[in-house]
Amino acid sequence: MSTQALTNPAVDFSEWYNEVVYRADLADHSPVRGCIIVKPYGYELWDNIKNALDRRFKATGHQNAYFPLFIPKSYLEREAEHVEGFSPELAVVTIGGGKALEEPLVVRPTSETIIGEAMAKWIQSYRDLPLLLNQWANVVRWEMRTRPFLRTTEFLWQEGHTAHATEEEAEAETLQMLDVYADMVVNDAAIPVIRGLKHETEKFAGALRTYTIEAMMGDKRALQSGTSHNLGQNFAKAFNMQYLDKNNQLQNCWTTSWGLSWRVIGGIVMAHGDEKGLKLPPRLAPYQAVIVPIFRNDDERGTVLDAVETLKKALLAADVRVHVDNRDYQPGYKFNDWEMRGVPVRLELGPRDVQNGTVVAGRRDIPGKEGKRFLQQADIAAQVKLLLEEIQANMLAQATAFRDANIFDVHSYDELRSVVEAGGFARGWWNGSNEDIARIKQETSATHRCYPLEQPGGEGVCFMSGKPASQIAIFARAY
RNA sequence: CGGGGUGUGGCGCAGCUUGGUAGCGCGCAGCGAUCGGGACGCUGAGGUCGUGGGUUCGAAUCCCGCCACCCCGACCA
Repeated sequence: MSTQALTNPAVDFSEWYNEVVYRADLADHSPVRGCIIVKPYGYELWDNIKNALDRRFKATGHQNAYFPLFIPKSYLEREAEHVEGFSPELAVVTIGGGKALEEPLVVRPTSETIIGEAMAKWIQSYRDLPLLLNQWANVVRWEMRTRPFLRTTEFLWQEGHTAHATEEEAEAETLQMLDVYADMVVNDAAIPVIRGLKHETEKFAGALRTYTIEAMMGDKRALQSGTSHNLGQNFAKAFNMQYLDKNNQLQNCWTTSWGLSWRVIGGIVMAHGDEKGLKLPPRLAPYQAVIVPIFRNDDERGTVLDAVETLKKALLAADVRVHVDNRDYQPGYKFNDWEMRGVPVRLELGPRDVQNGTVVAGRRDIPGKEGKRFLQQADIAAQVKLLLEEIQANMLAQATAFRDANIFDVHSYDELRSVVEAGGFARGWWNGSNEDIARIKQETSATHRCYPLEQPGGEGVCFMSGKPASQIAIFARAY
């Protein structure tokens, strides 16, 4: 519940972020280090994200399944790069039922191995391909420093796992799912993203290559918001995922995996939030509209609440997620509270509105009086739906304008330094070494975010090494 | 793991130097008033002072140990 002033994001962004997460009622602290409790309001938001993705997965031919939380330790070890990447952050169960286990069980940090093992059993023939699975699950990664939603020890996500007959199909799948992520994040979360290829030093442990969607937060840092991996035949070979082709030849499968987590909730907070708190995109908001009744006495109370009830029914009938705030607080308190919680549209209905057949609509994306206007009660559903679409579009437009204003082309290391120092994405021709990347990280704390899929074409000069370069890359400080 | 800091009602803190058995703000409950931008008044509930030991007639306060958490340096959806 909100009380008074929120830390100004311009002054202390990370403190502001924490306050918003807790005061907007998304989450609470948990007794377990690095873990959070997701409260109903936050979970509803996750549910909406989940549904937005799930229907896209189904539309692209995927099916959901569920695999065990525990993975035999030896499975992780079958793919060399994979173990190396994940072993520092594993939680391992060594005792079960009071007895030491013969083989320790890893609490899944991701499920390539145990799903790979199963897929190997299920795939015999080219007729069994492609195999397109997805799992909604919790995973555990023992991180050193955690932040609510952005990096927690346990987190919720989905992980897609697919097997294909050819490298081309696997690559097409990897890119298709990247597009699915981009579509959801851009169109539902209203956050613009840059689709890109991860540098080899940043790719998933065990993958051939990793694609990413990178978003810019309100403090101009980057947030990797979803990743899609072409795993090549690495896991297929480690788990004997083989099939007989049409010529009766035994072939290794080509696999992919792709994941998006509740980190996106953190992205929504940080990409849209402001000094009043959370600002939710209408398509994902648990409540798209909240009605605040206003009255001074029992007489007014009766007529106002009648009108409110009518309004609510009309909106529900039009599939608007609406909530009536009947709490015994003053209206002003409620206005601030719902602004903190990011509700896109606030409807205020008082005695004067009952008289006039009107209702005051305030939009979260436009602060203060400017965002308020009168609507007619008679046609409320259509008007609110229109307003929600406007808000959705406006939020994306604002976030896009902000991002584009903070991407800078750099031609030298000095330029990169000053961009990173001032805040923003540095974009430039890149053909540097891994040592160069390490040095940039060391000296500026910026990392190679990706090679954007959209390239200018042609050739340039690497801003770091001075060597000829055929690709531009983006560097930024990231979460 | 190295450095710095903090543990006192749900939250944020004061009290500790100079021991005498706990207080403030917010929140919470009841009543009243109020209600178109967080007003208010009265009454009230709620605390083994992180934990174990020691000193003392007496410890939130002094001493020793431990634990937890936070911030800063080496990993990441």
